[in-house]
Amino acid sequence: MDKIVCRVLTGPTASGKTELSLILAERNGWEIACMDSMQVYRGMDIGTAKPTESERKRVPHHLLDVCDPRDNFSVAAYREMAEQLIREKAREGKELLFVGGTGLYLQALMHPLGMGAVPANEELRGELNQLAEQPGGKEALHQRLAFLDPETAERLPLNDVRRTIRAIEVSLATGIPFSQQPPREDASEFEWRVAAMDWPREQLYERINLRVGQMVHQGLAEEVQGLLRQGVSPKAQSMQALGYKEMILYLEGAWTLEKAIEEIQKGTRHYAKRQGTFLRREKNVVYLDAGSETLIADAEGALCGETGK
RNA sequence: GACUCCGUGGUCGAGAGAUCAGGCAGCAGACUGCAAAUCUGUAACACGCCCGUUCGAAUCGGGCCGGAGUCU
Repeated sequence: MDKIVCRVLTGPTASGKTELSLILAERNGWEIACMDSMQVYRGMDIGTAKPTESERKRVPHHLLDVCDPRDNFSVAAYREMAEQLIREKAREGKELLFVGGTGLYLQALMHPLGMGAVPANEELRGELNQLAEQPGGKEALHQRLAFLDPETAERLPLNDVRRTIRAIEVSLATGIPFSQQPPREDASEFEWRVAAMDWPREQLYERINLRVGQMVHQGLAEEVQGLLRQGVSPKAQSMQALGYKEMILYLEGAWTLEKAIEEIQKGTRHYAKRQGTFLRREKNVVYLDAGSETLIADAEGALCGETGK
């Protein structure tokens, strides 16, 4: 049986993915699936540059607004929902285009996580996080990992509390050191074709700066305030998103609007840089010159072209 | 006009005779169920200009330029 083909359009923030995705989907009769860790939250529209109502009318979109901003979403949940969607659409005879810049989500789709079997243990995390807060706590935490898995302990910096905790969590749950866990699988039961938007760094940074300004004009502050009024905690995972955490500081009076804008721009630039670094690990990605006249044709070539089966 | 203070790499900012604090930006990287998150590494080889003191000055002295302030 032939593998189901899954197409992906990725690239850094503000690279023009949404616009291109709509054109591609319309021309080829595809439906769009969001591959963005923040567009999944309801009510976070302006700050995540979520496709608008009218854009969603042009092409059916999936996996948007699937989580309440008061709850925490996760890669694991994403992968499950995405796989279910892929199968469902395949049955209907529809083809999907995944669009988004969250590299980890792409990785989770293409290489089902080797240790997907170990779910988050919130109590343990809370406990260990508390430990890390105390004076000398990081050292203690690190030692705890060194006891369970010296190899990983040596690899992780003392300050990388998050990964240290995860390594402890997995080692404890499976009884096997984190470093001995099965490696990520390369195989996926689907066939993936990935294209990535590519801009010269300077141009991308300009686009980012511009877009952040636009978001603020469109009412980002009001959007954030509305979410807080609905009872979304400023500490919520959703509120750690770029544009949101900074606006919260502005609304609290800690920052001027100007300062908030600058910080969002800076953070977004950093983020774009990290996206590039992360994507580079993925082989078989076709990079598209985003400023090219022939962008649409290039993208179709990358996504539709014959690929060996 | 007199007096005081200040002038450090893209930027903010320590240093007060001989070895370039640090922050930010920039650049590079990591990443296995929080990822728009989290973490790590790093260049420049700079001290307003001129003259001097000194084995040796960004650091001391003099002059000049520029900025801030006090005074008649």
